[in-house]
Amino acid sequence: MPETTPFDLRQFLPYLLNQAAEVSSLEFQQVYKARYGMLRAEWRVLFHLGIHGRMTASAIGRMAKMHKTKISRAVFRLAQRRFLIRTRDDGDRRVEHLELTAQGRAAYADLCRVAQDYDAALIAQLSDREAAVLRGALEKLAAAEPAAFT
Amino acid sequence: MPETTPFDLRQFLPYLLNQAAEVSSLEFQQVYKARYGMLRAEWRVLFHLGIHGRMTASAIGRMAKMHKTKISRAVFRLAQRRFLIRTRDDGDRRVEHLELTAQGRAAYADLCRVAQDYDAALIAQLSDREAAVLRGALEKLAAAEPAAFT
DNA sequence: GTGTAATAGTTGATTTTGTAACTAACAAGA
DNA sequence: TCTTGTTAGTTACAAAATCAACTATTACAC
Repeated sequence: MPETTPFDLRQFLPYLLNQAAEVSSLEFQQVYKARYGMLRAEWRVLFHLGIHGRMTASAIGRMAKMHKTKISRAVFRLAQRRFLIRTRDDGDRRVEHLELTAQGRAAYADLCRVAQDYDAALIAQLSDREAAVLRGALEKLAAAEPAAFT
Repeated sequence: MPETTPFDLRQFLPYLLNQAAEVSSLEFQQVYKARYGMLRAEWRVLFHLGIHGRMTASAIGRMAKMHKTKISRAVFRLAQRRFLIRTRDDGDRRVEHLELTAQGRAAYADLCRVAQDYDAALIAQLSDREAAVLRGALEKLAAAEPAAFT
């Protein structure tokens, strides 16, 4: 059996991803926390509604890969603070449509600007080519079904 | 003022990083949880000790960007289960050196093999060039000081 | 020395998350 | 109509993360 190079955790992809995600999330978190008292889950729900308009909790769950209890609680708090309104579907009374209020849209627009600047600051550390490859690779990894590996 | 392209959260780097990190961590978590009953924080401490040998809790904290209470509790549980031993420094009696036991090293070696396979499975979704650029970019982002952006 | 600040690490209280069980509404076949 | 199964969403309880305050020790200026 050939000598294998010893595996180095510092090259381990989940580890690198976590570190980068941690660093890049933490500072942005300050903003929406300070300005709107939002948690990460709430911010994500807000953004999804901002982007896609009216949608249901489970649709957000599928897109954001968030667990439904997380969403349920985030929606509750966002509704409580009048960032969104919930309306029952007439056809199927299990489902609830979520939509941003004017206040929600204002917060979305505000945070969107900040996010854009922050994104630019992050990207500035990379070359254009690196940034493009990075986004593409992340999209692939995020979209992938959990790989059977063992 | 020129028309700006509307910002798309799906391109937002912290968002993509989180998604990819989430997906890629979750499955691997199954392994160390099932085999050794470890939490993520414990696994990370184990790996750092496996790679670097003897080191202190605060050194791990700096490298892994983990909060010291997280580390404190992880170390406690790892010591409790005989994965590591703690020894007080003679020179500075505040600091404590952490080191894996034989059992700890065995667990490390085992999980390292699994990690390697898992890493390979993730990388298989990307081209060689993509993988290399990805790792480089993630290292830069993880190493970066929080950028002032606003 | 003495006082002040800094560092290593722990602990307790509070928040947040995750797991599992639950209600309610629909769907579809016997 | 009466199961049986599925989906949307919530809730209760347990597990974990976070924050602030704490002890113990060292460093350093005076």
